[in-house]
Amino acid sequence: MHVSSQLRDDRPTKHRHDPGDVLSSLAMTMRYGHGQEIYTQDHPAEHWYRVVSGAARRFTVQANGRRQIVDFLLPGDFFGFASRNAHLFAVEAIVEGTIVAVYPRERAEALADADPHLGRDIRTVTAAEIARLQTRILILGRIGSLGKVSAFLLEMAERLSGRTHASRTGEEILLPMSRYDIADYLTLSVETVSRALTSLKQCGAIRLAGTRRIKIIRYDALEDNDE
Amino acid sequence: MHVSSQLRDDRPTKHRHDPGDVLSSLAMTMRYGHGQEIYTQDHPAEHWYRVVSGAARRFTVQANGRRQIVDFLLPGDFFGFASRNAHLFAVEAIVEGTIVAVYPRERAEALADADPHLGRDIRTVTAAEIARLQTRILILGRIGSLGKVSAFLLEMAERLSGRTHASRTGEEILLPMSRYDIADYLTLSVETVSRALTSLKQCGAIRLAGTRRIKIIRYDALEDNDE
DNA sequence: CGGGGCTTTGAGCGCCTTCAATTTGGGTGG
DNA sequence: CCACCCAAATTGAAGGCGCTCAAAGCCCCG
Repeated sequence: MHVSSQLRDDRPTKHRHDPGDVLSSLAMTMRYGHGQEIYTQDHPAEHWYRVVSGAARRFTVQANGRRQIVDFLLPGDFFGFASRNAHLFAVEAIVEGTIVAVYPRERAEALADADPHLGRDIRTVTAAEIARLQTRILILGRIGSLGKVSAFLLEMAERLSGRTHASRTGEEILLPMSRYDIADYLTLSVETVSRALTSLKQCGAIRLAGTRRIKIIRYDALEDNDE
Repeated sequence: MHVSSQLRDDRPTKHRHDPGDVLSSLAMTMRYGHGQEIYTQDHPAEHWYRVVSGAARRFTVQANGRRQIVDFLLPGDFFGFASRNAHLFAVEAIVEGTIVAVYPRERAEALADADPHLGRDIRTVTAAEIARLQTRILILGRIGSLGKVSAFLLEMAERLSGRTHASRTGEEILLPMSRYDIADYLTLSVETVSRALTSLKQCGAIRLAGTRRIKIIRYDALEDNDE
C-alpha cells in the first residue's frame, strides 16, 4: 500500500518566511525505511528535524517493557527541540520512504542569532509543538476507549488533511500507523482499539475501506464521545 | 497552613544569563489569591509569565464537565508560550499569595530580536516546557493508580526540592495542590488517589504528616510501580 | 498458493469508578 | 482559646469497562 501520496506536504505556506526555507541552506534530506530509527533515546541532540513526507513515531520503552508513543510526527512537523543535550525519546519512521530534513543544531542556532526573523519563526514552531503536546494530553486524559479513539481520528483528520479545520469535506484519510501504534499512542490495548473502531463503524460515524483508509461520516458523533 | 515557605524559589541559577533577569526590566509582578484566575481560556496571548512563588494549575473544562489539569506550574516555570494568538487553557493560582512575573509579549519579543542571547535563553525555556510536557505524557500514559501516583510524587519531589535529582535526601515535600487537583491531573478519581496514597503509606514507601506534607521513604519502591 | 504478521472477535476477570457514609482538619466567629 | 462548621479526605461496597488470554479471519508479499 502506498501512503506517500496522502502524506505529501502540500499545505499552504502560512508565513512569508518559512523556517524551512530560511534553514534550507543547512538542510540535509534523509530517507528512512519502515521502522528505521531516525535517532535513539539518549542520543546527543545535535540536529533539528522536519518531516517532509511520510510519518514517524516518537516513543520510549518503559521498564515494564511497554512501549509508549509520545506523539506522531507528520509532514511539516518540526521535532528535536526537546532538550539541549540529549534526546529523551527515540524516533522511528513509520512508513517506507519517509523523508526528513535535518539541520545541524549549532549552525541553525547561529543563523537564528543573526536573523531575528528566523528566531521568531523558531519560537513559533516550538510554540506549535507545545500546543500539540498540550492537545495530546487532553486526548490521553480522556476516559473511555470510544472517546480516545474518536479524538484520535479527529486529530489525525485535521493534521493529515491540510490542517484546515473548517473544511470538513469528509474526505478519506489514510492512517500511516498500525493498530499497535494507535494502541501505544492512546494507552489502550490493540483489541480495545479494534473494538472501538468497529463500534464507530457500526454506528455510522466512520467508514472503513481496508484497514487504514478511514472516512469520517459524522463528525458530531465523534465529538459527542467526550467521556 | 502556610505553604509559601516550601515553595519559595531558591533554586541555584544555572545560566549566567537568566532569562528572568534579562526580562526583568519589562516585568510586572502580580499577586493572586487561592483559586484566582491568572488568565482564562481563549484569552488573547499578550503576555509571557513566570511563577516566582506559590503554584498554579493550567487546565480546561471539557464538554462533559470534567476538569482536566494539563500541568502544574511551580516556582521558576515559564508559561504562556503555547500559542501566538489565544491561550488554549486557563491558568489559576493554587495557593494563596502566588507571585507571578508578567512580561508583555510584544516587547519581550522585540527584546529577544535585539539580543540573540536572550533569544537562545527563550528557546531553552521553551525546550524545557516541551520536555516537561513530554514527561507528563509518560506519567499520564501509565496504567495503574499506584504507578501514576508514584510517578506524580517523584515528579513533585524533583520539581519542588530544587530540581536536584541526585540529592534524594528524603526531605519532606509540601504539596501545594489538593487531592482533587491530583486526581484531575492524573485522570483518576479522588477516591483512587486517596487509596493509592494510603497504600503507599502502609507499605512504607512514604510517610504522611497531615494531608499535604509527604516524605518519601523509599524511592525505589515508588519507581518499581511502573505498570 | 502458502506463510506470517496484522486485525478482528470472543469470554472471563481484575481494577478503577461510582455512590454513599464517615472522619479529619483547617478556618471562623463567639 | 475553644467550639463549631463545612470542605476536604478517607473508607467501604457494588458495578462497569478495559485488559488478558485465546482463537479465528484477513491481507500483503514472497
